[in-house]
Amino acid sequence: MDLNFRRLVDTLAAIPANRKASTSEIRERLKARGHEVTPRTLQRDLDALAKEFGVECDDGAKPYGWKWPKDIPRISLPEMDWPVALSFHLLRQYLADLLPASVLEHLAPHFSEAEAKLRRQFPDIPLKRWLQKVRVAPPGQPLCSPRVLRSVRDTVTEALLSERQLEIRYRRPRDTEPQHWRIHPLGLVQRGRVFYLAVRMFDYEEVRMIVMHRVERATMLADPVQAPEGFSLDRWLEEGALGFGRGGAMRLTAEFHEGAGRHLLESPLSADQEATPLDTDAESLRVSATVRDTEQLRWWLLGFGGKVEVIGPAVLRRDIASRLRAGAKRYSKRRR
DNA sequence: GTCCGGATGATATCTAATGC
DNA sequence: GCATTAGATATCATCCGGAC
Repeated sequence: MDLNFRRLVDTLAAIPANRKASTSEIRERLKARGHEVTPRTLQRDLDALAKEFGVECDDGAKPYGWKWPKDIPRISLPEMDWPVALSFHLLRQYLADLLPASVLEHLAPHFSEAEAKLRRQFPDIPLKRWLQKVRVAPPGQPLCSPRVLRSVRDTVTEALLSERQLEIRYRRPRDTEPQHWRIHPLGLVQRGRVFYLAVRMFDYEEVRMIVMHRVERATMLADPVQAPEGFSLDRWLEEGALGFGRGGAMRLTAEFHEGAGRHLLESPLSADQEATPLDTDAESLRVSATVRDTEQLRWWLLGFGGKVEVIGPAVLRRDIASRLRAGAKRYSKRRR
């Protein structure tokens, strides 16, 4: 390969995408790649490349700063292929909210390149039609996403990434005045449309959960996060954190009627689930499984209305029965 | 072999930042 | 405010490869 051509390609690669680099810095980078050029030659190369590829030069101050424009599609050699373009598209569509702002900024040229690739007219690429064939549907009633301030999301994700404490202004639904807390962010969890943050408040040991959209302002502090000894986000969730934390394991026994429990034969409640058809009715099923005693479990059971009867434990049976009676009582009142 | 055009390096000069 | 320094730019000579 022509050495000059090789040098020009390496010069393009040496220009950063997300910050400015001086001529001497680019020259050092080229030296590391085996190209010894004089400053003058590099200046000429950069001028030529800027005209051809739109590389930006900040000549407002010296040394001049060279960088790729923010919105220019990234040039990949070899060109980004279809599976990679599709993966970047899906990553942006479904996981962008879980990534720190700095990572998203870094990935922006890849996203642009992927979108440009997918926009191009190649009707015979079956993989391109994949986008019309896959969707992620919410399991329950679709709800609108609560608004999380962009500045809050960026600060929180950056603090999680760099493991630094945060000072936040937090407004609970019943509060008239916002709370001011210093928190140790430990993990970010998306459940449905809502983002939850696992945190230690001030210097308390207990890990609590706060809701991102109730954070009105977040400031990153210099102090490092101090996680509780041996904290694991996975274990914390397994212990029932997102089920709003009542916690302990129990043996649930319930009868599902009118086919309501049929899906449990394919998606069991637990590995030790037992399901037996009832003699009285072919559409009814008695299910027994070890589950966590959480508010989430109660919501799920109540969602079946009268199609489920909790047999045990007795305390859960009483609780569900009481809630259903209260609901029925409301319905029995005549509305004007 | 000669000519031509493009690339390169050396050098001078200009400009802006910095230190005293 | 002046001297110094670093970096950008202009100019010119040289080199090299391709065309004839």
